[in-house]
Amino acid sequence: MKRLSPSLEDYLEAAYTLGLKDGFPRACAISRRLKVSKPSVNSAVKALAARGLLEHEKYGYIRLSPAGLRAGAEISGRHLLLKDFFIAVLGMDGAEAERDACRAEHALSSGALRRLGELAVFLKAPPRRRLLRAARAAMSGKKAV
Amino acid sequence: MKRLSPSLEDYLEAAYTLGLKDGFPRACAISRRLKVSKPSVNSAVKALAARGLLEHEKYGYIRLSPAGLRAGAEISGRHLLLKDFFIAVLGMDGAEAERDACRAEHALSSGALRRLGELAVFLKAPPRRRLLRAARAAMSGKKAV
DNA sequence: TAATAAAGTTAGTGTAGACTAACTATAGCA
DNA sequence: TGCTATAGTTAGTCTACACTAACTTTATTA
Repeated sequence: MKRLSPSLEDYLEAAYTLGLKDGFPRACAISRRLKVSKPSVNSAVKALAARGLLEHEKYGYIRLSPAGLRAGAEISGRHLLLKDFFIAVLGMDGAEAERDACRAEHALSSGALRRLGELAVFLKAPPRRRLLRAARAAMSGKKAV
Repeated sequence: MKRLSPSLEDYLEAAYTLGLKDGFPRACAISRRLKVSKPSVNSAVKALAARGLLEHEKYGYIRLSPAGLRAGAEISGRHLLLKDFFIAVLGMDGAEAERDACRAEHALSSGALRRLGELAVFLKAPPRRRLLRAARAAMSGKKAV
């Protein structure tokens, strides 16, 4: 499967998160959320359908396929991880964090994201436990991020 | 001044860093560094010249303007900051860090980058000083990142 | 059930940014 | 001084991804 463009990732992510809320994502809801025109949604949906990430009957439902659900969850997860990092670790405000997460979610490798998540967990842990964990990591020879 | 696209930022950054090394950046050096064709460089250079970021006489020199130097230094700084963060804080290897920095440098706000840099400084400081600094920050009422 | 509002589609346009092919200019050297 | 390699340019093409205008379908409701 060829890598999705940032733009298609945005559409798929929107479809996924809207689907979680309302059962089935509507094209016009995606249009409103991403602030793009309906024809833009239409062609993006076609492109996603062509890759087997969703099904789309004319004038009808948009339904994410299993692969689409997986990919959507993955992208949405990246977004949430980054937003949490920006707020909880960097102390950014919600709107700023949201904006940066939207853009950075397409730019970072999975390795960087994983490490970022681990760093957030480490820094958010209460001092005692943090120390304990670092000590244990040191003992086991694992690098304590 | 309208915001540069990621693509134009890449060209300007390349021109800036090549200029640091060789005096004046050559178009074909940019072409090699970014692995794009010469015509791509040519049109990007025109676009940057149109914004007053560099001067470009036909078949001749590319010379960054003061504004171009400033912008180039800023972009290059973002890149270095991110790469350092990825290596020194996240423990990524050089090549991976380089790749991620290339892409993330266009995505993060200046606020996020500043905080990321401060976090790196904080985490890299030796424990004693780190503690001291946190304590002082606490005493002065400033948030200790 | 017919009118209307909302949703979705089609067709056509524009811009950014990449490419190749083919040309022109400049520089280095025999 | 002229040949050749390298650098730079022009013209034309392609893809992605936005848009508007105008149309069709579906849903709502008087």
